[in-house]
Amino acid sequence: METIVKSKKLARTSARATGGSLSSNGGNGSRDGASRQALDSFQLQAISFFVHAFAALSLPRSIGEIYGLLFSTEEALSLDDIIERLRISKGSASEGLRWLRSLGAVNPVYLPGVRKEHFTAETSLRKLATGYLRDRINPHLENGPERLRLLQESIVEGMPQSSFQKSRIGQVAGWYKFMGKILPLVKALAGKF
Amino acid sequence: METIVKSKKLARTSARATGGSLSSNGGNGSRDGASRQALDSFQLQAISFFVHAFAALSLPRSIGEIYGLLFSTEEALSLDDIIERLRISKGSASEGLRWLRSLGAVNPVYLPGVRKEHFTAETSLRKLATGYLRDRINPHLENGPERLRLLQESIVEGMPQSSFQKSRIGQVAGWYKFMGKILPLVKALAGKF
DNA sequence: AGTTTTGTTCAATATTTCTTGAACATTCTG
DNA sequence: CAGAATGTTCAAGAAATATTGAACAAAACT
Repeated sequence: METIVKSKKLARTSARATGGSLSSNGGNGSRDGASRQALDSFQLQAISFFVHAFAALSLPRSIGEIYGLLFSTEEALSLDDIIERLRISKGSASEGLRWLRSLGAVNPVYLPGVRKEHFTAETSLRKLATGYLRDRINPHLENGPERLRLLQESIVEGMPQSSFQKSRIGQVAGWYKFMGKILPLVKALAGKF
Repeated sequence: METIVKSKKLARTSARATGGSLSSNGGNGSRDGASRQALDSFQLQAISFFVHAFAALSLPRSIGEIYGLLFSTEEALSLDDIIERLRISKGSASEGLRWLRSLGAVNPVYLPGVRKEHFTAETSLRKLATGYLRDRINPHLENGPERLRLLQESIVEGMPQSSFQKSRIGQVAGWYKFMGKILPLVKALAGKF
């Protein structure tokens, strides 16, 4: 791992700004036709910030990169703008953008006479929190009752351990109640920021 | 040697209960010497439940399995008990248990005259929530101020976009404030369940 | 002391997840 | 309508993550 590995891997790695290095693309000057639209230092720093933050939620790097870019850019950007600035593939950009859109973390912007769809970052904490909870937490809570029922039905009455098992069911039921209380609270508080 | 390795892999795969099938191990009857200690239906269901729940947090299956087993078993279990019942490797069991212990999701139980360490599941929502937040959320929040500073310092004064950039910094600062408010609230509410 | 029991670590391997790139579908424009 | 522009999908490859198994360390017994 420490020693120099395969040249291919090295090239790719160096292009993706390993860890917190954030080299301001000194290497690939204007010779390379694709390297117009360099990112400024604020954008680089913001992208690093969001890649890190999204990683805390086990979300892919590309999603953090896209959100970070939009967050740090005043103008709305198109799919091609994103591809060009982040040097990621069309596929990644399209799927990442789809994910962010479904969450509501990204807003389409109407630009008269422009065909490409353009986006800006949504920064309202309420919207971000609501979207995240809706897409990533609620789905798991929704089949809670069903799962609880399966657990209950798996208890064989009359066994010595069935009383213990029932107390466990009670615990799980309590956890669901907790979730039912805390989520609205989170949303409400998020609305104040 | 090749053949042995292959059959081993096959056995492993079939033992891991693909998807939600949860076959009550009808196939491997008592012929197979290693299959004493079969899991009862409540345990199977509970393990499935926690594997699913932990997966929602992008945590490895083995951790969900271990917690699910302990949660559904009244007696304290040793490392070897876990290995035997879940048919996972010593390495997985040891590391999974270490993770659960560091979170406080598992309690060591003292048994006089018994050398092996034994564990039961911690089910107090307050302890579980506190441990999870401490181990997985706080570390990210702690270098928040540092990250915010880096972001601020990356702004070049006098550029046309610097005013926009400052407003973005304000947003991020607000998010951190939100986290500072909501986490104690979560802990407090968790204490009531 | 030596031996056995218990648990940890880590290199190798297996598995899962992400990314790419090219084919495809769709919508716009002339 | 044909061609161009735009965006989506998905198979193949690359990277990241989890699991195994065996070697190792530590502690407890005799």
